[in-house]
Amino acid sequence: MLSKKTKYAFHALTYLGKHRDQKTVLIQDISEEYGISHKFLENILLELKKAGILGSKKGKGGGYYLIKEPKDVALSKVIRLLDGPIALLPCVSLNYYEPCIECKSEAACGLNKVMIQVRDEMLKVLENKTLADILDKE
Amino acid sequence: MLSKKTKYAFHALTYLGKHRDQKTVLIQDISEEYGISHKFLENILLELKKAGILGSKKGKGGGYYLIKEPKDVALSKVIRLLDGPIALLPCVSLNYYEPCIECKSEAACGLNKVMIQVRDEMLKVLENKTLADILDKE
DNA sequence: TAATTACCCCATCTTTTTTATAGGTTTTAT
DNA sequence: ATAAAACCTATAAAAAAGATGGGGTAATTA
Repeated sequence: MLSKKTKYAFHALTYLGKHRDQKTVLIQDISEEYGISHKFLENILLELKKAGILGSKKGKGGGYYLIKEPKDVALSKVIRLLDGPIALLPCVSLNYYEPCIECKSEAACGLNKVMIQVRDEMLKVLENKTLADILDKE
Repeated sequence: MLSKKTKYAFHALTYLGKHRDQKTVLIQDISEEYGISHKFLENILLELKKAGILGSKKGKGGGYYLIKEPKDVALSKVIRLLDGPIALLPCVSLNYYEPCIECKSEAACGLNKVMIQVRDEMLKVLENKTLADILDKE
């Protein structure tokens, strides 16, 4: 399951996507809209900024804004950023690979093979669906 | 990611599948093979038994054995049993549904729609692949 | 200059989940 | 009768997630 952090990130991105007409959006506006702690959300937005998805402006009239087109923000990117691996096993993760400790040989592991398939099916959706798809349906 | 519990369950099932020629297999044999704590594994095997996947026999000469054909043990069943929901959000879980607290309307939630797709793609694999597929590749 | 707002680093605290252990009970073969 | 092995329940320990709070600094607008 996705962590709250990731879910909050999606909420924030959706909110920012909906308010692209205004220059900036305050952290507080988003945190109030969804009942998320201001401080908790601050960290999430900061991570999204560092990842190049959001921009920000300090001072009065400042706030956050989408720096990318919604269609260019793949859901997989957001999940990996906040939650880490999408795969169900570390040994089949593309971005966070780690061998399974108790596994003698990956090549001879039947579970490994199936989980690669699951990963690929998940990625078919998560790599191709974007923030734009979410906004479309709201 | 799958919990260790689930991963251990798959290891145990694989082991039992490989040793179907013998009447029973000791917990200890499996725990030693994969370096899993005996007691921890005990609970896992018990759950698999209660779910009707394994059978057991007490006393000397006792142990566990597969009660189902490997081809009849869907991977989804094992995951749900030990780990709970397969879906990435509670609001799209078929077996463990819960509404999202901060969500005003599920019908108007764009994330919900996409996560239904992800769930269905995952299930396409996990419902159709079975222990037999794992055993094939080992 | 004053007010606003993001940025940053930290520390801590609670809650939940996961992982692991302990100790005793029941069944069964020999 | 004894030993072997599963069965059962409870609890502890560890890790992760979620949340809060302080104390600022830096940039920007008015």
